[in-house]
Amino acid sequence: MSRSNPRVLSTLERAGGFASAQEVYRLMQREGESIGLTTVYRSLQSLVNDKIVDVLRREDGEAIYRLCGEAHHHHLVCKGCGDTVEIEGGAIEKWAKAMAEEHGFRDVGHTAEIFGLCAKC
Amino acid sequence: MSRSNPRVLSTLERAGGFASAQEVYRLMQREGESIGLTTVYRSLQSLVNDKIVDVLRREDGEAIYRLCGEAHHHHLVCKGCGDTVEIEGGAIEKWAKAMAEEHGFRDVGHTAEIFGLCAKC
DNA sequence: TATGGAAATGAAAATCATTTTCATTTATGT
DNA sequence: ACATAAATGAAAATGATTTTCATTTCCATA
Repeated sequence: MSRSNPRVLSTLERAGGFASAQEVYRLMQREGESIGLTTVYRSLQSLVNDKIVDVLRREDGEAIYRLCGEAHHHHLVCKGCGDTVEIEGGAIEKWAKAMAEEHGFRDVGHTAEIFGLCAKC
Repeated sequence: MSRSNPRVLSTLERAGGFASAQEVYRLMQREGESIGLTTVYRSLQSLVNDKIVDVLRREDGEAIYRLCGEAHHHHLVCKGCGDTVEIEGGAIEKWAKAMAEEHGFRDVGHTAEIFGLCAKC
């Protein structure tokens, strides 16, 4: 088992607390940090295990890592132009919590994304 | 541009209206149908374009295709054992619709999944 | 009924994210 | 200094998906 390379976490933070493994890697390269892609993946996974970040999926299937504790929000994504609006989801939080309780689940997280065509498209 | 091979749609229906491209392919093979993986992918994409099916992502990033019009439901997934409970999400439907309207989006769909540890794990 | 072009097909190669392997380097305790 | 464990990263393996391209099937029309 390996522990997370601290530079990975710091880069993820600098990236706005939201990025894919490849993006973190590219970012570190651009900034002149010497690190291997493998280490980036391993560190991110380790951060996930430690519940310091969690994982979502882009529409194209790429995994994106998000700092836990970041203001939790959801996305409204345009299928046409890809524009993304951050929206707030109090209703979802309540729903998730209620459903989890009802079925005896604990330690729950959730994802919720809305997609459609924006006004311009 | 290519049109959907009707056997693909019929197989997706038979699969319970919910399967990945690879699964549809394997299923057709098992049933003795002669078809190429490429055609399965193309047909599913074409069905997506025609809004006859839509796409979600498994936790591992694999795309799964769902017949539109299937009773729309959400999932509560255990991170430990993978057990999945189908749950209903009236609250989400309303939320999605409200958010879409507020931002001028039309033709919207959504995904929402809850994940945690089930009582057994 | 031929026939020419468009659409459909599928095998094989290409792509891309992610994981695994494995040899090397770095840390740490004794 | 030594031994052992942990961390690292290059390269290969994996697996889903897409692209390429040559071939086959359809279909409308001469």
